[in-house]
Amino acid sequence: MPKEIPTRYDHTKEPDIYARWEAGGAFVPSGKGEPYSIVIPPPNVTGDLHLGHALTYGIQDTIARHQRRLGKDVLVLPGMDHAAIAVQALVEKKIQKEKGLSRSQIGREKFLEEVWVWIKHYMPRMETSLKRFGLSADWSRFRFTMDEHSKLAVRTAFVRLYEKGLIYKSEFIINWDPKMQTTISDDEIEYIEEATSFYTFKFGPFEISTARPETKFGDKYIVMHPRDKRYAKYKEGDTFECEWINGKITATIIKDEAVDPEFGTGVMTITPWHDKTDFEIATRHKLDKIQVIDQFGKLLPIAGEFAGRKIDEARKDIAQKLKDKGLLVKVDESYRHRVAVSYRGGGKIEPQILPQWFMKATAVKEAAIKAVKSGEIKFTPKNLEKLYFHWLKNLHDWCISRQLWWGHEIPVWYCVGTDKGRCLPECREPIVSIEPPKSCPHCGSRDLEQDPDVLDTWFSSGLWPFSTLGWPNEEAPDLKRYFPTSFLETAPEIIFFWVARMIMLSEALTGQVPFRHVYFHGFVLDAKGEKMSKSKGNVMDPMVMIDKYGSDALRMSLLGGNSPGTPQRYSEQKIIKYRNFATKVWNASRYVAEATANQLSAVSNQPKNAAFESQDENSERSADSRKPKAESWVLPSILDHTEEKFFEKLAKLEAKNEKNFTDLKLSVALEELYEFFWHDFADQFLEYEKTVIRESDNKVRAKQAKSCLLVALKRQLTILSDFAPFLVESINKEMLS
RNA sequence: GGAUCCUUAGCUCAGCUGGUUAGAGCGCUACAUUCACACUGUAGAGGUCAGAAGUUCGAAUCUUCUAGGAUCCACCA
Repeated sequence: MPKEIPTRYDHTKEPDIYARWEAGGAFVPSGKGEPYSIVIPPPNVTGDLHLGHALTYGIQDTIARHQRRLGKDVLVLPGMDHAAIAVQALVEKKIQKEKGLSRSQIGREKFLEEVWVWIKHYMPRMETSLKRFGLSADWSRFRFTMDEHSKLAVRTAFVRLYEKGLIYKSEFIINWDPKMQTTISDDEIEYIEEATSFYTFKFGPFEISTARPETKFGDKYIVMHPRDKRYAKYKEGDTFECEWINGKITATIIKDEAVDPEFGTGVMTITPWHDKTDFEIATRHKLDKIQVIDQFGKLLPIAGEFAGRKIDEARKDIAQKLKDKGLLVKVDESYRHRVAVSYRGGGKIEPQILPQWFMKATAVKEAAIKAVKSGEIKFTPKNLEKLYFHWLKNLHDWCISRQLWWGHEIPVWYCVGTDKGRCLPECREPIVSIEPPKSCPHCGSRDLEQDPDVLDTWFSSGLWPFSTLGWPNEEAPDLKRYFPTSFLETAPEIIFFWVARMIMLSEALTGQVPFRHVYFHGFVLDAKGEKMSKSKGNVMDPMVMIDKYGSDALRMSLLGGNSPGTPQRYSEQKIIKYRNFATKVWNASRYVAEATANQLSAVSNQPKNAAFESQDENSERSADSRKPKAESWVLPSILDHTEEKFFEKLAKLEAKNEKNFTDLKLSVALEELYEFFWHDFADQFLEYEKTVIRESDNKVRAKQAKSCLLVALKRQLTILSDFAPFLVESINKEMLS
């Protein structure tokens, strides 16, 4: 038996294999057969990729390779996301740390240069990672959500939606982050509990409770539930004189069902400018809205002697003043107040009213519900459909503008008109246009200013499945051939941020669904079942694992235990299991290759040190002589009982595998193959044929056994190539071809 | 408060249009060892499928309830 083939699969050659594939154009769509397209979820350019990325791209690539193997015209389109707020926050942190400068100190233009430095640093690293995951993407079609084409798509989408009346500008209560000086979407907020004093004050004939006396300067409405018997004698609109923080005020009675009669005293005053519920009540009843706190979290002149002070530190003094005036009833010190904070920047949210751009939910949500209800889009697992419907039903308008610098500029201009000084009233209307207007259509002034805000990241992400394929050019060949896309793989946690919005925007702009099938993987937890996060220090770097065990081992370990929608506990042990499997496959192949080579060529007089690991031509040639001859590839027409049984079982495995791919049970498909290869093939069938080969004096019988092994191996490797492409490629190249 | 999901061997998980003795990997025990592979092989121990009730000829699988756990959404003046 020649000793030239090493007993271990050498995974360090995986990058070379990828380079060969790429150079050979293996991932460029063939253009022949039924189209099958996957536009990958673009990873945020926030840094290096994590285990969840390895999982999602592993699943996508396994599916893509399978479809390619079935003869389809497969497109895997790669890309990355500019992640407006996330990247801006990271770059701000970086320049603060490195230069001690804040964003406003450095200025918008310079800041964006810093962002591009960041992007150019991380993008190539991330591309390398995706390649090491084995992602069989066509890199010539690579897209970034901030490239020129994406910008055009975003502007076009904005203008078209505006023209359809689906985008509008309105004063609205928004989540303002005084630290980042920006609005934050509801989805980007998390709540923390804070121990705080909970005060009860006299307010005219009523008692009201609050954790935030500093917001109460403008309160002049007192609200109660319309059916609360205790307050039945008060009528909506009744007014009364009332001593309050800075003197006497006139308060008005309001009745609204938003008040919970069970909570506290059952009455409350409202602060519409700084509280969402209060804003809604005030809007319903057409009440005044008064600003008390400025954008930096400081009190305005309405606060009298407290004006200019930070809200948090003024709170106790304000409470003290109310106490001195005899208005304090009691203080509950055990109260835990829920505080909203931005999970990106970490600032405490202070709601404010600001003009913002919105996208209407109502007009598109019916189409989005129908797309899934009708089965035009399928979800795996199916139960997430319920979640999706539930969310859409309660959907409110989406605030799409952000007071950030990094992101898509809003294609809206305003006439400033200082050059001619003859602006008309109409000049105040926004000019919404795909290309920058040269002059104001009303007064002709060339002095125009673009809206300083940028768009929420998810707006451009929502266009991703079609903007990448050439939209808004309806005639783009990729758009015509590959849209709607076939398959979307993502995490269940972004079903609303992203999946639902892609469906809505796609329906609104293209009139089609963006994809046919959505597969949600389960997210990866650590061995203790906790979420992996940088702050906990329990993250596992996929690149380190690939260096240690190989890309295929990592992929199989991630796919192996992952059921859609169900969280998966993960540890290095699982990678070791599949690394061992790779070694097993390697060695079984090694035996088969050598046995079949020996049968037909009496070579093996090669020098013992023939360096098969080196790439020189000698080793290539001697390797060739060892490879099986063509006739060994055909399954013999005569089989004995054991062989017949084995091939029946193999055929069953192949059928089950195909079914599992159809049902998207990748984990089951892989585990069945693992079982079959290791135990049915290597432990039993291979051992059986080995004995036949050794003990049979009939050359024809031995040859039959060898052919059986070769055919069986080849068929299993074909299935395995979806899951372990590098391993199978190495085996094919070094032993079989 | 609303919703979704989970609970199967020591650990991680399969198994679910209900049907022979409930499976795998890791771990554990004993044995084997030049013959593809110790990142190995052979043999084995280990489970009243969270608990209770119901439907059924038959339930890990379907229904209801109970207990424990996870996640998402809303609200908390």
